[in-house]
Amino acid sequence: MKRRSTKQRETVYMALMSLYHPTAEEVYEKLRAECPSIGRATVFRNLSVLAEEGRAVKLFFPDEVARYDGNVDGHYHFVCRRCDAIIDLPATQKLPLPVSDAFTVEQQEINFYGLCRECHRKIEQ
Amino acid sequence: MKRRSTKQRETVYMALMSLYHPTAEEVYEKLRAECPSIGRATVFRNLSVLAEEGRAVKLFFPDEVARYDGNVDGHYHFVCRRCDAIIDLPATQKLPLPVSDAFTVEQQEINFYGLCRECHRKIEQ
DNA sequence: TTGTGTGCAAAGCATTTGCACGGCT
DNA sequence: AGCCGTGCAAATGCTTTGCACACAA
Repeated sequence: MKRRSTKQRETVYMALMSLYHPTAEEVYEKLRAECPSIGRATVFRNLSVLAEEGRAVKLFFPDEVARYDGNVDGHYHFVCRRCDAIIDLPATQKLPLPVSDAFTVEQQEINFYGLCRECHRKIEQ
Repeated sequence: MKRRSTKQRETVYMALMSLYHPTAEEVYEKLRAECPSIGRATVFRNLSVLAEEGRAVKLFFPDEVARYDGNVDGHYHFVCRRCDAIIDLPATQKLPLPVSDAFTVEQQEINFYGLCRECHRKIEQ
């Protein structure tokens, strides 16, 4: 099955790049402004295609909603356990990929969890 | 709100410890054998409590179902992108926790993605 | 006794799917 | 012309919630 290039897919990509770890719903909301006829399912489908093509990364964090990252360069994420805020961190170090008979590693993901400043302050009180 | 210790909670914990990264549903299925009257919601609620208490870790991977890990010692995970198999890896290295004004880090999580041997073989063909 | 925990069923929500139509190629 | 992509709405499936009753403290 060869893949066609469509206006919708590129529009989804543009919206993704202009947002910070958006959910599919957030991408959809943004697009409705410029392309009111777009369907929610199209956004889900295209984000999925972009991830498959390596143009986006699908993120899974505790807020139970899939998020997408248009920045595919390896970098870390910090996630606040209270408000679910996500902050990009530069990758200061790359771990050696584990080698094993049981699997072949292609990517690594490093996340840090804790409290963002705002939530830290709120909990202190 | 003080928390009570209940038979169900400890039973959920025992089941969690005897399974490998189970979903809430898998814990529930296992429990029905020894405690038929337990409710699905009780399992979800107690897994959530266990995670909150630090007796379990909630995992989020691409198969879109929350999984729980009774092994709370820091270790890495390998996840197969094709069949979603999860394999524990010993933590060979701990990264220095990033320090910033914007947040306080409490935990780190390191995941590797790729293909397990089985899926690697299937894709070759 | 008091209020948290439980069981059940219904509700909630993010995501996927079926289908007919539209539009690349 | 052939067929992939889209839009819409319905379906799916995991998880949460409301409520009355059970039970730990």
